[in-house]
Amino acid sequence: MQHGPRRPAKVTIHDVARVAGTSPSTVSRVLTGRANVRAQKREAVLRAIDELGYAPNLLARGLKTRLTYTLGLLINDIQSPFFSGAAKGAQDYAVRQGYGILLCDTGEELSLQKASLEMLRAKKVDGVIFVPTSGAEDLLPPLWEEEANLVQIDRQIEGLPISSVVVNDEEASYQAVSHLIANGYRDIAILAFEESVTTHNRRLQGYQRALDEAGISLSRTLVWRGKTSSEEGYRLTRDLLRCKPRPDALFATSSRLGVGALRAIRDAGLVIGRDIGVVVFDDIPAFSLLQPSISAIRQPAYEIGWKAAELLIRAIEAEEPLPPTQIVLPAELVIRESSAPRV
Amino acid sequence: MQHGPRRPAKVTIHDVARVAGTSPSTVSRVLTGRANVRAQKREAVLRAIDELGYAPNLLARGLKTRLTYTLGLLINDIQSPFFSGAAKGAQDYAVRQGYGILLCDTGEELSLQKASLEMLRAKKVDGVIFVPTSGAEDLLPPLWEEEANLVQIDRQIEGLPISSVVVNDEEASYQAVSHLIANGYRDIAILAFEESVTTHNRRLQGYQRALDEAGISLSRTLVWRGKTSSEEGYRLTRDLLRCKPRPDALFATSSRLGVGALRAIRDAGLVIGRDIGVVVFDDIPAFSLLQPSISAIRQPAYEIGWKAAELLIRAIEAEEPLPPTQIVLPAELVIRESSAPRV
DNA sequence: GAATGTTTTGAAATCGTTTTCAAGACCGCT
DNA sequence: AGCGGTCTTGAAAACGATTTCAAAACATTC
Repeated sequence: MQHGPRRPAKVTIHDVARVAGTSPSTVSRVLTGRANVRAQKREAVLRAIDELGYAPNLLARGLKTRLTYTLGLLINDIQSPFFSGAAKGAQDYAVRQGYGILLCDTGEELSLQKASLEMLRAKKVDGVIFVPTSGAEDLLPPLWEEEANLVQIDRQIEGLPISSVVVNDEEASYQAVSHLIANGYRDIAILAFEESVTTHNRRLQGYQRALDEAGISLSRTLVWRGKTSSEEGYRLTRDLLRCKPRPDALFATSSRLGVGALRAIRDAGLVIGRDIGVVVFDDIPAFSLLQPSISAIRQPAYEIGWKAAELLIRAIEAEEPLPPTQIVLPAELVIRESSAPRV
Repeated sequence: MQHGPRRPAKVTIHDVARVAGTSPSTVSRVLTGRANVRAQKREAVLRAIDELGYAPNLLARGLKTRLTYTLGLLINDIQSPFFSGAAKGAQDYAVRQGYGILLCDTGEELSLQKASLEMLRAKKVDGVIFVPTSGAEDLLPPLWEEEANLVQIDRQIEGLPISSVVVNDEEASYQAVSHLIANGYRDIAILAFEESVTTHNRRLQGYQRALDEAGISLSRTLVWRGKTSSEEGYRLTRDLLRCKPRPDALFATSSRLGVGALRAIRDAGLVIGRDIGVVVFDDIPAFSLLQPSISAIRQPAYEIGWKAAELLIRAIEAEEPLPPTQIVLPAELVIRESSAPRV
C-alpha cells in the first residue's frame, strides 16, 4: 500500500506559515477567507497546505470562535424506524452544511438524558435537536443559558419558547378513526402511551373528535393505556379482545403497540381486516409486507429531521436570536387491507 | 418556570478559582484528580464549582490533552436495522465510558466517506468505528497518521492491520444452505451484492461449500448479483423465477435483497415455503411477523457495535499501541416457516 | 517626488484548559 | 532553632487556532 511521502505527525498553522514563507495570521486569513491577501501569497499558502496535508484543528478554532459546527441529537431509540429516519434526515442536512452530529440515544430515561445534555454542553455543541420526555423541562436551563439553540422534534414541551417540528397528530388520528368509522366500524378501541406525552394526548384527542363527530359516545372501556412496547401491546390487546362485546376495530397510537396488537389478534384466531379493523399510528416497513397489509399513518420522519436541522442551523447562523418557530408536517394515512370496509 | 439564580453566561476555571480563593492550577488539580490538594481547599473548590454551575470546556481541555472523548461512527445506512442496532450498541458502551459518538451516515458513496473522515480528523476524534467500502483503503492513511485508532465492523479490508468485529459469514451461510438442502431443496439460487465486499464474498463461499459438500454442482445460472436494494432484489428474483427449470429455493444475502425477493415471489403467485424455500442473511423484525414467517440469519448487531466500541476504547486508553484484534461473533440461523421441509 | 489613502502584513493577545517548575508551607528531627 | 525532606501551591508556558492593532507596502493623486 502506498503511504505517500512521510509527513510530520502533527502539522499546525505555524508549519504552513513557515513553508509558505509568511505568518500564521496570513495563513489564517486564507483559511477563513474573511480578509484579502495578495494572490501570490495566497497561492504559496495553498501550496503549503496541500503539500503538508494540513487540516485546521477544529478544537482550537472552536475555542476561539465559540463555534464547533457540531449539533447534538437526543433521541429515544435509534432502532425505531421513526427516529432513525429523523436521524438520517438531520444528519443529511447537517453534513451538507458542514456540521457534524453527536448522537445520544437515551430511551425514556431521564437520568441518561440529563447526562447526555451535560455532555453536549461541555462539548460546546452549537445546538441540540431533542425529543422531550416529560420532566425534561428542568434539564434545559443550563444549556439554554449557554446560548445553545434548541429544536424539539416529535413531541413538545408546552409553554416553552423553543422551536419544534412535529406532525399533525390530532388531525391524522382524526382521519384514521373517521376512516374506520366510514368503513363501518363502530366499537373502536385505542391503545395509547400511559405517560402524558403531547404526541399521544393529541392522538387521543383526534380519536375522540372522530367519535364525537360520528355521534358515537366514547366508552371508557375502549381506551387502553400502557407502556409503548410490543409486549405491552400484546397484553393490552389480548385483554381487550376478551371484553364483551368485543371491539370491532383497533387504533394503535404507536408502531410498537401496533405490532404487539397484531400478534395478539392472530393468536386469538381472528382475521385482521375482517373480524377486526386495524390502523396504526406510524408506518413501518413490515406493514406493507404483511398479508393482509396494515393501514397506517405514515410520518415524514426524514423530513422532520431535515427540517429540524434546517431550523437549528438557521438559528445558529442568524445574526440575532430568532423567535421560536413551530413547524407542523402532515402525516398521511396510508390505507391498506387491515381497515377494509366491513361486510 | 423556575430558572434558578442568575448565573454569569460563561463561567471558566478562573471564576471558580476566584470564588474559591485559589488559583486555576489548583482548580484544575481537583478537576482532574491527578494530584493531591489539601482537603480544605478541595472543598472550597467543589463548593465554588457547584455554586457557579461550572462545567469544564472540553474543547480547551481537548486542545491541551489531545483527548476529546469522542468517537466517530461511519456507517452505511442508519435506517437499516443492522446498522442502527450496531449504532445503539456502540453508543451504549461509549456513553458508559464517558465518550460521545459522532454519527456519519454515508451510504456506499466514497466521496461522502472521504468528507466524513476528514471531518472526523479535523474534529480530532480519539477513534473511529467504520464500515469499509471497497476503495476506502486510500482514505485511511491521513487518520491513521493522526494517531487515531480504528475498528472496522461488518466488513473487512484485507491485509490491513486494523481491528475488526465481524460475523462468521461463511459458516452461517454454509449452515443456512445446508439447512435448505437437508430439507429437500436442490436448486438453490443465491442473490448477492455485485461489488466485491468481504461480507458477501464469504457468504457466497459458504453457499458454495454447502453445495459442494452435498455433491451438488454449482450452476452459474443460480448465482445472481446486483445492488443491495429491495428493488434490485425484486428484479433479480422476477427474472430468476422465469428460468427453466425454476430454482426451488433462494438464499438472499442481505435483508433488502430478501424483501424484494419476497415481493417478487408473491407477485409470481408462488407460495413461500411450499413452492420455493427462502432463507435471508440478516434478520429484520418483519420476518417474524410475516405469514409464512421467514427463516433468516440473525446477526448480533448490538453486540457488534458494543464490542467495537469496547475494542476501540481499550486501544485508546492503552499505554502503548495494541496489536490489531479480530473478533468474530456468531450469527445464528433462525429457522421459521419459509424453509419448511419439501413435501 | 512628496503626500495621501488604501491594502497587506506580522506581532501579540486571546480563547479555557493542563502541566511544568520553582517557591512556599509544613512536617519531624536533632 | 535550624535543617532536610515532603506536600501544596501559583505563575507562566503551552495547546492551535483567530483577531486586533499598528506598521509596512503599495497605489493614487497633485
